[in-house]
Amino acid sequence: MMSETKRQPKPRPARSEEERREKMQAILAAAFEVFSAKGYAATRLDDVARRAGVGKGTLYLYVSSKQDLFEAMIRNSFASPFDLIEAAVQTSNLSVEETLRLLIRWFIREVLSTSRREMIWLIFREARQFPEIARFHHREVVSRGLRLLRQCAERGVASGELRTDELVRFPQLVVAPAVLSIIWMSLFQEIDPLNVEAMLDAQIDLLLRASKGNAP
Amino acid sequence: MMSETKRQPKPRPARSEEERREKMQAILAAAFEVFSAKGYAATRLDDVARRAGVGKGTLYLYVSSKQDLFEAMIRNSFASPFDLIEAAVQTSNLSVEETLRLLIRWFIREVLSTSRREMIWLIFREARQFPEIARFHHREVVSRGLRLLRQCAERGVASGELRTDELVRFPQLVVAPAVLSIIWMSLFQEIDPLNVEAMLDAQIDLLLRASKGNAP
Amino acid sequence: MMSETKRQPKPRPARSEEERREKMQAILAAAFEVFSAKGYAATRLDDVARRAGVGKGTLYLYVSSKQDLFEAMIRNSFASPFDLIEAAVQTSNLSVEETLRLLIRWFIREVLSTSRREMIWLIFREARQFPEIARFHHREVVSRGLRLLRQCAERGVASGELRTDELVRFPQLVVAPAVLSIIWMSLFQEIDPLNVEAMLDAQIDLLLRASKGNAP
Amino acid sequence: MMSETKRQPKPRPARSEEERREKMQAILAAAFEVFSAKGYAATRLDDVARRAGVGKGTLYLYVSSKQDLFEAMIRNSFASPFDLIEAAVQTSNLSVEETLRLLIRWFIREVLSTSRREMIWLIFREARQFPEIARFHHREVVSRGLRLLRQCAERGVASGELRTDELVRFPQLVVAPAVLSIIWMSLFQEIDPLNVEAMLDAQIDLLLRASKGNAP
DNA sequence: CATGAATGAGCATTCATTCAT
DNA sequence: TATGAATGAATGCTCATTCAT
Repeated sequence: MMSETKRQPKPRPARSEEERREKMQAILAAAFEVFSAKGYAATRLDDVARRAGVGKGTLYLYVSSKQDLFEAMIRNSFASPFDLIEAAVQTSNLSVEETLRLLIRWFIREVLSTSRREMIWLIFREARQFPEIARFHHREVVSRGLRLLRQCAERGVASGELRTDELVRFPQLVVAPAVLSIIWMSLFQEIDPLNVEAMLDAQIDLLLRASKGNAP
Repeated sequence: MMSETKRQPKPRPARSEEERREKMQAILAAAFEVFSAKGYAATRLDDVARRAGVGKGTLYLYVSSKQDLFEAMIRNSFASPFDLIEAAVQTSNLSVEETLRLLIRWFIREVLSTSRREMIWLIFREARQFPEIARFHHREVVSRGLRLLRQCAERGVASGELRTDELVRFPQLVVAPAVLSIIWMSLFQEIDPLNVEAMLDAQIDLLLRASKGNAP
Repeated sequence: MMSETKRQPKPRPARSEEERREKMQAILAAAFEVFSAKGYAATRLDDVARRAGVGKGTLYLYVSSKQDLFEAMIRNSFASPFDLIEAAVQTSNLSVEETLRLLIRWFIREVLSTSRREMIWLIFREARQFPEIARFHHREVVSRGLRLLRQCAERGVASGELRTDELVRFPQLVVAPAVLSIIWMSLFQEIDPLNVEAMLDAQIDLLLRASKGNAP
Repeated sequence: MMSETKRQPKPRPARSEEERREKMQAILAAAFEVFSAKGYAATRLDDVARRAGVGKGTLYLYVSSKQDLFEAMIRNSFASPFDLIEAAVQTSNLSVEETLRLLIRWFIREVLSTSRREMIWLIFREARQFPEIARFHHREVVSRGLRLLRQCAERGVASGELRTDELVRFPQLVVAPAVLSIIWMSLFQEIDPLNVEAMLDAQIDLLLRASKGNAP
């Protein structure tokens, strides 16, 4: 009658704060991989647990539900690398051109070539079902990045480096090819390879030539 | 005793080819709405059937599985509107500037303002799980659109209207803001409205000024 | 990647209202048996489904959750047999003694010897976790039964058949041995058999002798 | 450099037999509270451990399983208070009436007003799943109590105080209202308060009047 | 042809039990 | 000795798919 049967667990307790943090990171990393590959709804927590090297029940010692795992995983990423580049750009005396070329290198190195690209793509895909995450991402990433670009463009206009205000009004134009490159790499790169770096360089050439009024 | 039971008009079978096509369209339209709102994995065929006004089993008379329904729905869309603009652009004698401004109007009218925007966004989100669809979309939409733009740019270079070749090498730069606007409208428009039309106009101004070598 | 695999169901649809009712009854009967044997928490819906001869998912076409199944099962029972005896007692001109002896026969025949005994015992056991059910049972069974007995006792006092008012004040005293017999049969009958009928008869003898003031 | 770290007083091991007994009592008391509130199946050992102020693993140093905990908890109770009243009744020269009135006071004071009422109710609820416990309870409580009452009744008959033998044949009739009062207090007291003491007094009045043959 | 009741594999979540610390 | 992190079997519930009507 009793429905509680015998089990034979093989536990590996993580007592210290350090171990706990490490295990949490392992879980979040595994979650990222699976969510990223399958999307939220098609992800099975079984897979996440196995990939993190923990038991299924262990997940629930660190997060309270699948949704919580997803959100924790999202929140766990980003921010820090952004902080660095933000400070670097805002405190330096670089020209607009120097700044944009710097940002492109940073973007390619720190976003496109890393799992952050996957993360952004994951956020884009799931943001509709998780308005909370859409807001979070907009606040922490989108609007922060655009503000940075706008400030940069404003400095360029003030200094006379830029003679038109399109980039002040629509800093989105600067990031549009970067966004496209994220999508391209996630979906089409294998079918139809694109030299993203060359494309981004060409875009900067175009934008600056147009804004600065140089002859081509 | 008179039996007055009227034969209940059972949902009359749609025997004719015409009716069959209509029902298939209703199913695909319903599928689009639900898949679009929830994503593939979270969509329940129950919802699709109800929205299409048919029984759940009926779906299987038209498609063989959920995946098949999804693919049929994708294939069913697109193509036609593209045909028109493609022909218009290729056979006309419009300048590059005129062509781009025409395409922007067309994009805003025929894509951004319609369910096609949702469709593209849906394809983007699910393409990873459906490589077939990624390939189909790339072949029928992406590469077709880029070829169109490249041809246009090549004509511009040949005619001397464009003095640089960035747009020939990377026609993606032309569509990048359009792609960004699709994403923006799907995710951020409510949080942070963006005047897409003005942005796209500003981009054309920039691209042309840079490419044509005009002073700003 | 797609997690929806192939299944091989063997359905037996129940289209008519009649069949539907029958299946609902089968489910409620199976639920009664299992809940009664194991208690609410230890009952597995799997068992209920198997015993009802339906698939696990089928349960959810008839009830919305385990708790709902439990409550539906409770509500489905009782009432009707009570109606009969209630009417019989209230409209007749029986003496108190005749009424009590009638009720004992009825109780033994319709409650103690049937699954209703199990049902009452189940309700007693689970009422604590389901205050709703405790209230329902009190309203529909307990207070109804006590009211009936009190009316009977009042008539007896009015007619002079009863010379004391204990049974008017505490009709519970009449049912107490019946309640005890339900418990006894559920828990101890196998260990220590009790002749319930003789006990109930002896109780009536005692009560009436005491109330009527007859010499023993 | 002076290291001022005081050795954290780890929850000191309870080595002595005394401490061990105390901890066992704490665990059993906690178990009683939770089992009593939720029933066996719905009780989580987590709750028991927390309420007992020990770790979850510690439980298994005192009992071998959930079922064992339950049985130990049951066995731990009862017996002692019964001993007293048993001796008091058997060795005294009280009349039947005096004995019954004494027992009622004792029952109200020592059972109905204490956690023993909950314990009995818990045993009733779970006895079906634990035949062992049903047997134990019957042997230690039920049959002991009934034997006491029967002896008392036999003495009454022998002495001429009682002129009928119903209470000898069915001592259950004496305890039936007490049993009912346990159930009533557990399930209906809040919905429909019952003056248990008055009811039990009324019952004794009835029983004695009927058995002794007094006029009402 | 059309339906929707029935099915059961699949999945998120819980919890008794173990064991490294 | 005591702890509580870890485990994974178990369970409530969902939903793609089938098929009797």
